[in-house]
Amino acid sequence: MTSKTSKSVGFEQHDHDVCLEKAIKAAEAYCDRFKLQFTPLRRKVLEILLEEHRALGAYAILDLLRESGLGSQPPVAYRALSFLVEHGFAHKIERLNAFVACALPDILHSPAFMICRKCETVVEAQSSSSSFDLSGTASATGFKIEQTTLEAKGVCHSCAEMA
Amino acid sequence: MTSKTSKSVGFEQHDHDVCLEKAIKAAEAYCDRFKLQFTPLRRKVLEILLEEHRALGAYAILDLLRESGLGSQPPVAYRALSFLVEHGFAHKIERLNAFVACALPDILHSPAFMICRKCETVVEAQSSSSSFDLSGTASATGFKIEQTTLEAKGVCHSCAEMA
DNA sequence: TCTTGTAATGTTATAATATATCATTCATAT
DNA sequence: ATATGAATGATATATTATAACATTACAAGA
Repeated sequence: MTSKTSKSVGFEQHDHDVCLEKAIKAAEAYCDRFKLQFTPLRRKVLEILLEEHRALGAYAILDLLRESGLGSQPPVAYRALSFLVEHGFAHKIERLNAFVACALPDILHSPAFMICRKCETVVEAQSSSSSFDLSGTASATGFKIEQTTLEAKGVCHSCAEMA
Repeated sequence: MTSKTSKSVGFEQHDHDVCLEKAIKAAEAYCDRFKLQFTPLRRKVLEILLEEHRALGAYAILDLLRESGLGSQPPVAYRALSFLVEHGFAHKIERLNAFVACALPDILHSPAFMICRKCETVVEAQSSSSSFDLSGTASATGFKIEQTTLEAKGVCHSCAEMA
């Protein structure tokens, strides 16, 4: 590894600068393509989320926004977050009432998460929507799934080892 | 059908009195077996949840509790709910910050839900925990899943037909 | 029976999360 | 340049949830 900064994500180290920059570039390109406004505020919120690889509450994000002089009232954070979530740059973790940057920005996916209750790390996993066929109940009853939430709480490998 | 009252659950009619009574009896028996206190308050909250086959917020439940003269402050409702959730008599729907009675009280299960965004009906489906193997990510990384949240938002058959 | 420990409930206050509303600014396209 | 809609600023408030401490109920042992 030749990174300046490296953080553990899940259990692996990675070049965080590269990871952050790549995600920002991807978002930029996507917004360009679909004529969305990737404003300084929205960019900053995404950067904040990318900086940590864990879920941040809206008010924690708001505090960080304040520090950088970009907005200070709840709606500012919530609007930016809902933009990011709507376009797949971030996800909401319902169990935590918190938000994470998308870890799979290139791939069309329904997100799925593993949340370590010890270190609070949130790891995004790929999930096919078919993995959520609910034992056939959905198709059997004619329910039309539009969006799924899959969140697993547990203990990650490194936390398990410590104990 | 020979029921006095019948409500639609998902898309099917069912004998609601029987269903309610059966669930209460099951909870009673379970509490008996494990020396848990199925107090009037807890019973009432479970009855409230069983009465509706949809998710109720804690404050909606609290209003109904108040009407029946059993407690009137938030902690009262939240405590009863956390007891019911802890022992599997009810579940929390994270996406809605709301609670539903368990529809599969006899079966050990990780709950999964289909939530109609039009009629707000919540249908519980059986889900094997293996359906949440997250494309192998969990096992690959050594993450130990303890609890899963599976919630699908969409449109139920009857609401889809109306449109 | 007493008393003592524990669980449940009552009560007050407040924390944490989220949105409605209206004013203002900014970007863009004609 | 100017009209239009999108984004942000700002104030207020709604909604969801818990902390902390007091009181009551109840079962088990002295």
